[in-house]
Amino acid sequence: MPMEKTFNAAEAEPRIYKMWEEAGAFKAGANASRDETFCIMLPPPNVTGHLHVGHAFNHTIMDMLTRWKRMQGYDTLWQPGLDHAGIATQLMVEKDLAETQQPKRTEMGREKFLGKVWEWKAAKGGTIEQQARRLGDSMDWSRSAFTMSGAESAPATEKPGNFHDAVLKVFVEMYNKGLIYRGKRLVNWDPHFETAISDLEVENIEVDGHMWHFKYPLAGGETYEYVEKDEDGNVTLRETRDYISIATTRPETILGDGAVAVHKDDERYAPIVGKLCEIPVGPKEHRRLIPIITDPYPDPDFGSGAVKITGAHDFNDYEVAKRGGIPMYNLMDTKGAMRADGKPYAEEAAMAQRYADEWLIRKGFKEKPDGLYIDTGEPHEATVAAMNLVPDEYRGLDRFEARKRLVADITAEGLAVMIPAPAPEPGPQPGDDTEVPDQVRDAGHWEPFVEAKKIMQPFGDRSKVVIEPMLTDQWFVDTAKIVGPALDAVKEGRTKIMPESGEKVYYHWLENIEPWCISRQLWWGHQIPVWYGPNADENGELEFPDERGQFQRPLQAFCANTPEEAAHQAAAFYGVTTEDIVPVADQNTGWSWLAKDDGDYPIWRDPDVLDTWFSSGLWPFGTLGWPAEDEAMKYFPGDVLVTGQDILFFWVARMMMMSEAILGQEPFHTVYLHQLVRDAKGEKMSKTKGNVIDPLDMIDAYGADALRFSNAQMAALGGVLKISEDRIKGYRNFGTKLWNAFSFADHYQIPYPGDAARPDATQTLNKWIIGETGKVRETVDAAMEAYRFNDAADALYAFTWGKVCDWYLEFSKPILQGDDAAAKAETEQTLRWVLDQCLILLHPIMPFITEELWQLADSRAKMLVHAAWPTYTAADLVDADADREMNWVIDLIDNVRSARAQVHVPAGAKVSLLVTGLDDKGQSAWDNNHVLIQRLARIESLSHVDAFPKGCVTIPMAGGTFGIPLADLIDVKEEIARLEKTMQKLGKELGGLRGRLNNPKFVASAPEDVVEEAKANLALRENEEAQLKAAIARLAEIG
RNA sequence: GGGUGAUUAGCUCAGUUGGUAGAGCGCUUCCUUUACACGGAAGAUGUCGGGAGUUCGAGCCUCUCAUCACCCACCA
Repeated sequence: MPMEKTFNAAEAEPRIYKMWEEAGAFKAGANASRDETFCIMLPPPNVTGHLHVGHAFNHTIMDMLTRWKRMQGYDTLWQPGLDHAGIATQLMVEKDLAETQQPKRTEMGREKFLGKVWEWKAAKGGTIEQQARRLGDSMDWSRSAFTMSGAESAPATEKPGNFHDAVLKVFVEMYNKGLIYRGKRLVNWDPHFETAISDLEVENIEVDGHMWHFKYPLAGGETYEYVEKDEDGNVTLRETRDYISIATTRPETILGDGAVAVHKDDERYAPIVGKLCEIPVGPKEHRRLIPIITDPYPDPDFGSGAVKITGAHDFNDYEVAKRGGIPMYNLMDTKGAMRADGKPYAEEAAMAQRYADEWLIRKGFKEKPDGLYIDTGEPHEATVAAMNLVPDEYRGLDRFEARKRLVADITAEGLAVMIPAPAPEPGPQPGDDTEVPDQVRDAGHWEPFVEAKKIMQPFGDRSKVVIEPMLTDQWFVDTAKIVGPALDAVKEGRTKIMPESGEKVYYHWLENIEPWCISRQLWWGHQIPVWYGPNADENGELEFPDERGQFQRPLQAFCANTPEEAAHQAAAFYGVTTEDIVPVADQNTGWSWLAKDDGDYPIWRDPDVLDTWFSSGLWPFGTLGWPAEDEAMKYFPGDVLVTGQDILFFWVARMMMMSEAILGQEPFHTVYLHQLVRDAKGEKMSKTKGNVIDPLDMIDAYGADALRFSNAQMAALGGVLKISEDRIKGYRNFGTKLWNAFSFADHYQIPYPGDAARPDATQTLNKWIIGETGKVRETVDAAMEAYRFNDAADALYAFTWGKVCDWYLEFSKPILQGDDAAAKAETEQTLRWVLDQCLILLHPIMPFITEELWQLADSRAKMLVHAAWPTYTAADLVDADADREMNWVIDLIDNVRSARAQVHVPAGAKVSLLVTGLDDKGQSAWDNNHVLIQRLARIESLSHVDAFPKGCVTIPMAGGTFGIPLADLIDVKEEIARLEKTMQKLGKELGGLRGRLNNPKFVASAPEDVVEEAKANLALRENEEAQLKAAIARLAEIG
């Protein structure tokens, strides 16, 4: 049955994939013939995810490696799975609820909502796993893992798994070792998702902002001499001020100011350090007074040199506040609106001022009042945090709206710093038109000092809203304690990051690592395995919450793998039996239990869940059954991690830290980092730009193999990845070329698979191609081992197309059509063998078309996916004589073709060929291969002559000069021009070679083989030159 | 502000211890020759971003300048 004209990818790929999958071809250990394992962990895509070009690239690399190792007989595992992706998934389900008119998340409650998420996951999640099959990914799907498997909320219909166990066990272990702690700290808060996020999830983007300058009046109307000096100490400004000037980009935070800080060496403010100033906003009668303190943080050269300190809403201020014990007032709710809870402003402000006054007195900012004075003591930080210092008129406003109102109100009150307004749009001015006209200044055109300014603003990487620093209780991994081994693993070379530049980036981040905030105020995720209970004092008396529901003493935490265990711990702590420990749904119901005081001890679970990356960090062993005893743990540590550079910190560094901390081993020996996949112009793909390339469209149009080959080909280490449809198309054509090579064999009715063994070739032609195959196998393996996939792809392309198809198949025609049965048989066998090698070597890159061609054979012992990868070397297979001879033949054909084309000999016309001075080697090369040469160069006959006749095209070759007599057909001038052009090129080369060899220093200092090579080269070129010169001289005679 | 990478043919990019530049696409000309027009044959195209240095020799090493990209960073 004749072959189809081309490979029908659309029809064949699903069929072939199904065959592989049904045969269990990708299962862990399939085709293993040795004990060594090879394991790659797929970076788990979001359960909500769809396949994009980045995945397609990534997967191609991993699949190439896995298929390659599997064919080599390794015990391979490519471990697939999905990430539960806390924020993204929760968001998607919430959207879905809204679209389908279902109750909101908060309305249905936690348990029911989680049920919805699981339902959603079962119905719509994991699309990407189906899409990945279209790429040909050879993952062991039966092992597909999920980072939320085994969670309490998981329905029975879910595939079983124990990833949740791993997460809890790790948390508990790290908690017990003191590597995880809880604390009230300033964290990045996402007002859209209403959760804390980690530093890494924040993108700092430069936006157009403003800096406002306001006056903070000194308490009691005090004044001071404000003096500015230039560098030389000359006074440039001297005035009496009753205020201190403050610059801010975030006026709404003024409400939470706890102090104003200046540098201790800033002479301008020396007179007022230690004095109090007034917050310039809010009801006049309740303006809080805050101290002017010194701190190293303010830069005297920036702004006014004085900084307002809002400890609860700015990371710098937070540090200053911590240093100075300055109260931090929380101003916003979880949505980023000004708080509307608590008591009326008057009461709150009064209370804050009372605490503040005591603090001021304690610190010596204020005189102790006469008479009896009782210090009520430091308020608990929770009490401070609970106070709402937002004046009533701003309560409930969005932070940006509040900003506008505050600016307007402060300005209206005359507390904005004023500057002369710039000139109105220049009407015609006499003289200088850049100067602000005096009459404008004099007329009192002043305006508030607001600088338009580029500011770096933090945005949530998913929500795209402005991140608010917020003072909240969160869980942290004490990364400083576990970072050491992860650093050492790379420094000591146990894990290698490729490209190497990644290592520097890795060091820099890890060496400056911040605590990792791992709690998220979400529902979809691993709920933190910590239960709280009221703390007891020395007498075992339980503490009651205060009127605001705050506990003055830290809560008692019980960290355990199960609620039972937690209850057990609690019982031991309170000195009661576990029956007395009563789990309650939340803290609020806990209070009521407390209030009853009936001998029960309530404990309630932390409602927060863990950062998704906390669980992803356990991926290298959580997928292998850990913490259960599982045979699959033999695949740990894995081998290579292939992932995008962008998640080096998010994921790679965390896996390194967690694997080292929990198992004491690095999770892989190599990290292959790649860049973002961009469009052909190098731009990021985005829906708004409309330049998104969907890999599935590419597969539909050109087949998965073409896309994969394109991916492999652009995988230069560290390179920019630009995907281009033209390229993919080109590799589809390459597939067709390969297809047609088999069609060729089919055409000549060569038995398939025939004798698959490599023949012991006698024909030069066959020896040569066998040697070339040996070379390419070595090149491909070396490239693969070095992760230079582009080199592997290029080598195979050049071999298959440039050597096998362009030359070998052409050369084989005369033999295949000839009468020499022995030569024919040998050539048939060689051809089959070589084509088989092409399939084997190309399989990791182009699995579908190669498997299809492989199985066109009548019978195969194994599928190609399990065929044995060859180990022959160039040294084994290259026959130097055959190599030289065939290259000479190719050279001659090339030269004749070139000469013919240039003097316009019709392509179809056969010409006779002359030769002079042919040496023995040349003669035997001709004798052995004249049939091929005559056929491919369209030559009628060869005649030996002493001298070329007039009008002859000259072809200089090693070992003889060939010529094509064209008598009158030849345009002498044109031929001279052609030869001279060749001479010119040759002249350049000769110049270089002679220059080097004539330089005694070169001969003295260059390595011997380089010198030898240059000499040999020179001799060859000189010979060629002589031939050309003679030819030109001959032509000149007739010309 | 710190860091990393890039700059090579019209385009997109390779170029692994320094030995005198390559691929694909595109372009030009010819060819419907019995595997293949998703093809064959031939061809054109580069002072390797600028400058300096080291070296017998530099696309590659050093310095410097320029442009671009990305990452990190708290300047109110």
